[in-house]
Amino acid sequence: MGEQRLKRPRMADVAREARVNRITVSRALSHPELVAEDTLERIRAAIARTGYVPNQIARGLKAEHSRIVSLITPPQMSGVYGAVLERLSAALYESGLIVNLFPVLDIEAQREAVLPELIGWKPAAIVIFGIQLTETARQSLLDRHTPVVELLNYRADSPDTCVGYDQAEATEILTDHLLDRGYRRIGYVHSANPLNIMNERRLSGFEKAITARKGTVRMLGGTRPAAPAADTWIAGTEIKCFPGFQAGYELMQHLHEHDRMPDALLYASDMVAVGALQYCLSHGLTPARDIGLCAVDGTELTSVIKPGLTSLDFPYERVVEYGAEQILRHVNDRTAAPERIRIPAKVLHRQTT
Amino acid sequence: MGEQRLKRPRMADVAREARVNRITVSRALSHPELVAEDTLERIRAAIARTGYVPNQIARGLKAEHSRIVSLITPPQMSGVYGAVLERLSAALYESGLIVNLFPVLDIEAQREAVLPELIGWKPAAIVIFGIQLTETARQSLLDRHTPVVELLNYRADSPDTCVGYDQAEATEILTDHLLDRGYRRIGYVHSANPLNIMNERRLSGFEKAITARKGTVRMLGGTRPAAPAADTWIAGTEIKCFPGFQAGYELMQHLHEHDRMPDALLYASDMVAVGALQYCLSHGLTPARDIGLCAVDGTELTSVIKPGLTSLDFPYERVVEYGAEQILRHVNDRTAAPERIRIPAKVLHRQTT
DNA sequence: CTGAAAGCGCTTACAG
DNA sequence: CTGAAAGCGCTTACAG
Repeated sequence: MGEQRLKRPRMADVAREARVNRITVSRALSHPELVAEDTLERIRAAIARTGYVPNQIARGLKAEHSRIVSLITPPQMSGVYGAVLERLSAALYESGLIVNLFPVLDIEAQREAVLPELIGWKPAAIVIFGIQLTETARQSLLDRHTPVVELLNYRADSPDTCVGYDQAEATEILTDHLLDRGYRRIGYVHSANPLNIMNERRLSGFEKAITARKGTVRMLGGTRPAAPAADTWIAGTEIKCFPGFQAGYELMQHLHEHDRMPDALLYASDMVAVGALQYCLSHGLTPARDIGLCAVDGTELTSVIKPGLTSLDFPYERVVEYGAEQILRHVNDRTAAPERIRIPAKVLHRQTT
Repeated sequence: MGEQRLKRPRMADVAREARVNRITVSRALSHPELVAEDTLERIRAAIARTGYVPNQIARGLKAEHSRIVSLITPPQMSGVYGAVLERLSAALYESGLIVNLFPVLDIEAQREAVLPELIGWKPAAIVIFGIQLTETARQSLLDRHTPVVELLNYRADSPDTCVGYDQAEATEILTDHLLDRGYRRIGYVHSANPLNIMNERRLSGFEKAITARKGTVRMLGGTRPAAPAADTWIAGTEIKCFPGFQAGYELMQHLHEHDRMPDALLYASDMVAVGALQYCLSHGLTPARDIGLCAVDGTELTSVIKPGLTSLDFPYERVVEYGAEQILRHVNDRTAAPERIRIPAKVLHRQTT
């Protein structure tokens, strides 16, 4: 009894039950449209009776690709990335695809090394977010006709399928929002990780909004920056900051204690912004009045925190929904052309600006 | 040129380069201790020269198990689970193991169905957290000698390897903390998901602390509970609440508006607690004085929020570190005995109690 | 310590 | 619409 359980039914067992060849069973599973309806019915019944579950490993060996979707994940899974990952893996699982995690550090060499390893799993598709592939990496994927889908970042000139909002536009409309509300010396706080493609585009949107009003954008390195110059009418400053609540708290503390407060701060990360907000609340600074605060990442946290943090209004659910659709489209047709889906975002004005 | 790039080197190519048989190359990779040092050296050089990367799919077909670690993930990846997942996948990746995500819903049937599928990938190990396996599920894994490692939940009587803190003790010491500080009518707020094994143990710790002081524990279903009875000296109430910031906010609102406030609330989830805290701050309720608040999940959020939320002080990093160690131990020796690692936790007293 | 044989469980051409 | 043959790239006994 216990011994028998050790042997899972194989495709041959199903074939015997259904009185067809193993090939036909395989076809019924992979290309049911090529199999006659009554044969299909017999095979389905046999599968149910035997409790057959395909061996995915064997399938992937001969097949052009496995049922694996490789996700190259940036560090920092809690927050937006975690929410997207959770929903994406559930959506793909329903379609019989399994998500594999390939974590990469903020190191170029490691990012290069992950590719051959990843290809060894013959993924049906590759999903990236918060990460930029190197040119050689992209080329080797193209050579294997492995589709790449980028989430959370729309670019009109993307070589791959992408689903997201325009990062440059996001920071531009948020900066315009700050300028419209009268803030003049504005800092843009982000991690400045050069491997995160979003950073560059976000910064460019910030610059665009500032310079459009004849302002100056100054780049200040480090996590202990000086304030934007007070002698220009409009000044934008890039401020680098490690991710996380604590770093946001400490950055604000530094600016406050060294009397280098700008009029407003635009944060790439909601967590860093919330950390800053907590500093303000516990040190007599009134958000909006003493300092404007807003964040690009508009998670649930920004809406439930008091005072509510002004942020981008952006439907993550739809990114996952469309993203999963696109992945399936490419898995079913490896020669499908890339599609670029721009999901509009707008400013959600709350109490911190 | 471009054509050649399409063909990855295979094991046979390395064997030719190193002037050995393919089998020896295979052995050098899987069981290097069985290969002579100089042969090993030649093979290593050949691998470097050819740029060979093993085809993991082919490996898994004949091998007893693949290099996949299957993670059965509960919903809610943002928060603690996301942080653990991120670090675990990075740690395992360094050892050549890839994490596969098997998302399960809070539905028993779906949880049963995932197992055969999961086994189809011949995982080297299975990792669970926040989820309880059914007895038939565990049995079928045992039959295949697939090791199971449970994270974040220590149980002395666990049949599998586990690394975490004692959930019952966690809520017991937090409840004791509340009682010591004078709170008498205490509610325990959690998702009450019957598939999450932690819930049961956490609830038992809460009950134990209450009854130890001659209190009564009453179970109130639903998300709109009545307050604990005021006529008993000590009263504990179980309150069910959906996860997330917003749900915590709304629950507190309900208790407040219907004049059903207990003295203190103990939350399973830090996010729910933070949502409740935000309600208090914006409705004239002073945490600690008007209502004591504390949470089991002691994430960075609880420490950076103002006022700081009393929570469990628990080293997640070590769970991942020990967890990865245990997984590797079982992968290298499938007959290894389960080990139960209890990581102590203590109360981190902040400003909300 | 190293090698010749067989096979893991499927899928992909190719016939019919 | 269905089937006989070959093979995907490795690993596992078994010899020597």
